[in-house]
Amino acid sequence: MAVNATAAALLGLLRDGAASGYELAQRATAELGDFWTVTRSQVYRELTGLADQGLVEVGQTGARSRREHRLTASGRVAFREWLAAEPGADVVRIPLLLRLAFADELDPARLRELVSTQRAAHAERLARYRELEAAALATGGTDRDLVTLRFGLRYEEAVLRWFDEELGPGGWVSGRRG
Amino acid sequence: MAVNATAAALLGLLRDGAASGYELAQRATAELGDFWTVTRSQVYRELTGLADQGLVEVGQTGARSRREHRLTASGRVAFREWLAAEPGADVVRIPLLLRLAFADELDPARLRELVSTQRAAHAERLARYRELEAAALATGGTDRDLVTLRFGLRYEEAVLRWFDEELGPGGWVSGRRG
DNA sequence: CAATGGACCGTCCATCGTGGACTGTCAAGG
DNA sequence: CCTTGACAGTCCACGATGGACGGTCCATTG
Repeated sequence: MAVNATAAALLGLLRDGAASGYELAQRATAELGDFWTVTRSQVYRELTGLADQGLVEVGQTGARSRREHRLTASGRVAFREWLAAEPGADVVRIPLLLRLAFADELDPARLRELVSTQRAAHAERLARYRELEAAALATGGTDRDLVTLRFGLRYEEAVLRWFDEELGPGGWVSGRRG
Repeated sequence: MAVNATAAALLGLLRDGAASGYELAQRATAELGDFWTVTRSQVYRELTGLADQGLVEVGQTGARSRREHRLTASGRVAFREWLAAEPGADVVRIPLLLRLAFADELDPARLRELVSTQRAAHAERLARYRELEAAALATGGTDRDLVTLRFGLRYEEAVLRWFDEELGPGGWVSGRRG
């Protein structure tokens, strides 16, 4: 019973208790959000497949068409199988870099604008992560709980450093050098 | 004439001269590869759309079914428009983090294995980037040419630091804590 | 009390992205 | 001459994204 990463993630989330598709989409956003996005459409499609394979059990339709999904025994097995499988490669797509690669044809003022907007977005994210880290530490979070968050922290720190070194004052975006 | 990022990238690549779809796919891999992947299927699909909109001109079919694509005047305009538009958000998908988020159900030995394999892959990438940087500097590359490469460098450096701080000896993957 | 806005729940669709299988053509070298 | 491999394009299945849409239930507030 091989499942793809997104389906496996749903199985993983279902360990915390049965849930509707809607609820699973929310859990996914809350718990995986920044390093593994899952859309609502995605959730329902995968859930259908998982049900077909008997990896989740679907309950009766309740109020507001709610259908509760429960992890089955074979679902748990499939989840563990996936967990031990080799993870795929990272996917990183940076629209700003694409523009920078072609920036020779872009008005310098507009370029500076784009850069500063993007930088601000990253700064905001970093601030958010720092708050989350502080909150987690305050409530006794372990390193184990913080690994993924720390990845985000390191990432945003690195990106900001890159902005300042390459695109900041003295960098080619603000003039002077070639 | 609004175009998506991938189509725009093709227009950008076509500034370097007319090309077949095959050739464009190669240019894309060589010049954008690591921060904006474009597959062959993608290239042909987008090229069809661009031709329909008159943004590229398709020449006669030559040897080996080769069809040369040329950037048109309106194609150039569309490219500039896209260039000045607001870039979308970064997409970052890290399969390893997904596993770490669920790692409580994974055999610790297997976990260490996964982590070390992934770390090695990143180390290799970093080494490659460093070589590219040295080569670029040696042949008189400007900061402008290096911006995107430097992004990759900062990224890989940060990721490796993260590996060593969070998952290395003393981190929860190798035992002791958490 | 009524109504109304907002959370909840699911469906559908268009478009984009990825990778592999497949067919065929031409050129170069053994 | 003939085989290998780069060149060139097609097709398909699947995964991912985001928006539009339809409906239901509940709490607040007018």
